Amino acid sequence: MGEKIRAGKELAIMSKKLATIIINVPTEFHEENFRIKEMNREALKEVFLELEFKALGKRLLGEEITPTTDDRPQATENTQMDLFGNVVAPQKNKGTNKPAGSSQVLSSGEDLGEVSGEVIAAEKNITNTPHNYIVAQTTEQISAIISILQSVVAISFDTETTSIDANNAELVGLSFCITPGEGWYVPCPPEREKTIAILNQFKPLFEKPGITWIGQNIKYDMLVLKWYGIELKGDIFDTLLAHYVIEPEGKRNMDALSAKYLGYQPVSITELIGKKGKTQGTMRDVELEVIKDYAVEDADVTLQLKNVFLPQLKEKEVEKVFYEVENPLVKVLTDMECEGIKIDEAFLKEYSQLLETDAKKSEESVYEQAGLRFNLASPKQLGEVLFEKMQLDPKAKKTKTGQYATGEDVLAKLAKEHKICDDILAFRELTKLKNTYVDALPLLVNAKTGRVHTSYAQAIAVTGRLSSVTPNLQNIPIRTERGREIRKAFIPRDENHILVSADYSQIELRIVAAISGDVNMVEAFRTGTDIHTATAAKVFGVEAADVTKEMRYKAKSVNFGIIYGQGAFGLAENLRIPRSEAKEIIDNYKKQFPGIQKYMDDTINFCIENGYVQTLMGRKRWLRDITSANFTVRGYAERNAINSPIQGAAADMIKLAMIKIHKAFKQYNFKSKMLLQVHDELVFDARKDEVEQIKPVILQSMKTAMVLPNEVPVEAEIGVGANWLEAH
DNA sequence: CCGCCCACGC
DNA sequence: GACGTACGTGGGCGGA
Repeated sequence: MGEKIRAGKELAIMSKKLATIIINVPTEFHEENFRIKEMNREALKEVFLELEFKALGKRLLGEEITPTTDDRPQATENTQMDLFGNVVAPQKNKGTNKPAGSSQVLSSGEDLGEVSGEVIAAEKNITNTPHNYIVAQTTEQISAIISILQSVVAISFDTETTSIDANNAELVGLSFCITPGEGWYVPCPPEREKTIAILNQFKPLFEKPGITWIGQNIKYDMLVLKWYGIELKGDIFDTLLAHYVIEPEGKRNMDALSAKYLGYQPVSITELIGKKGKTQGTMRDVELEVIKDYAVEDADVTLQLKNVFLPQLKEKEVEKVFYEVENPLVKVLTDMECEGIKIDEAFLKEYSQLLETDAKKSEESVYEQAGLRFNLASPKQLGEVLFEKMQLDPKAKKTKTGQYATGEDVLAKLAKEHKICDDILAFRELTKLKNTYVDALPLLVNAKTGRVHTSYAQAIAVTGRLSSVTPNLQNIPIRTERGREIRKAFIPRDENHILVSADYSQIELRIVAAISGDVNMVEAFRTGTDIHTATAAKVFGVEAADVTKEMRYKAKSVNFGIIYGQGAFGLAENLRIPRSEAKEIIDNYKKQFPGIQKYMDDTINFCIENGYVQTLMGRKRWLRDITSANFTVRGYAERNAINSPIQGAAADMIKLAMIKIHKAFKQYNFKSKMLLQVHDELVFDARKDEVEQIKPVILQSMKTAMVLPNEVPVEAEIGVGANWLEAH
């Protein structure tokens, strides 16, 4: 990950979570760097040839990675650790690498230690650890390492680039590692044609089937290569994703993983290019011998991490979700991110002005009613105006920092008596739309493609969902009239294409029905009745035909509350009804759907016994707080225990569908492209002449991706349109 | 620079 | 009486 340099622009827009991935620890350089630097080319070649010989010798001795027909790397890979016995000492894990079932995995405290930085001071680093990192620069040198790499079935691989944004990154170098402690660095010059010439030399290797490419967040490297016309055709093993399924809540940046699992502190990227921020330099300017150590070390660490994670995948019983879901999804996401989606910039520009005008009107109206001007965008100032100067509510609540709470729910309650609140809410909505979407999206249009390329984070959300950044295309407005308009700006690539959107219908509730087996809920889905109406009929004791809008609305709210583990208080707040009425509704619900209550009890008990909950695909979430004596802490864990298998199973299902669709599109040679995933929805840029062919493929793939227990049917709907709003 | 408040999605 | 709905990303403010 270290190669993903922060350029000033990206810095501002990257999420805080991703920012933590770039944390680095200072280190020193070993004198060996300088020894190699002094060497002339001939001497270098000698070293290189010697290494080649050793590697080949190793291969001839049969100690290398064993070829396999299974796409899962074999355990024998782990046996190659000490080819250079004196070179590569066995790794110590400082007791952090414990097997499944140890109480350690249940502890979240260890990770807090890492965040605060006082970690696990890894005692090993490049200065005290023997290594053999070699630069391969000439055509002959590159040929030689390629012939070595051609002979193995697993290669740890990393790219160095000029940007953290793969879609704008220039390749600076490639590193390869097949044995812990040694590897090669291939520098790539700034001239694109020269780099392409180098890549062309590697092309047969990259396209060779049967190789497993090991990488840490290899989607990034695959994307970079894709922009140079190179596609990895073999299998992949992403250590980031391995760790994600082994420990979904853990920190995953390479330095943290290396310290924790290898007891080794990698070379700091800040030593190379400075602290993140405006003054940060680029990898392009780092001296060859320096970048070489950093780069090969990354590939080296990645290889060693793979050797640690491989047995853990088995021990923790997360192989299925890793090999069948996360790992194969990488190529799908790479293609989607590379594709991007076109936006109508002229439309947004015009809409921005309209929003600005309307926001101004609301703002002026607020100042007039308040009798003074202030910064309406400041919740602090607003709270003081509303609750001190204007005295709108003597019982005004404060936030934990002592400010007045001025959130949507607070203002909505006051809006009946105080018109000013409506104006404030309007101002908030309009400025939100303008600042977060309408004005921000055009800034992220890629200069080369004229499209916006979101980046999907595959190892962030603890439940197994994807997240989307720069831009986040998973939270484009739809709820309000003026918000919805923004979806009109997402358009097909040209007049020969049209947008297609397919989404699962009530997928999380279907999963609740399926895994709880509640007969009434299962029955509702089997007969295909509207689930909220069916729920209302049961809860309010009427015939389905007699369910009113009001009843359905309330039932819908209850259904959502069930998924999130909501109580009477929350439901009452949500529906703005007395708590007694909310309690009555929930009691009735539990009576009518006894299987749901049982599911919740069983799930919590399972979690108490095993320390984790899991999805149908075996995706796990460890919740040590489930036995906490603290009511609040335990309650939080219990809600997560109930929600995670539901949200996680839905995430598993759509990921499987994406893999299936991606494969089918390739098989049928469709030119249409999958572009976006929004948790239960997939968006496609469809060639008009393919629309009728792809529709059944998409729907069928989504419906059959994961069979639900208890014969609960899975339904999906599909729409077509000139923009995202029309297609949805 | 970072925590907080707020608001958008599923 | 406290506590109170899962998972995310991101803009602007304001204090350090």
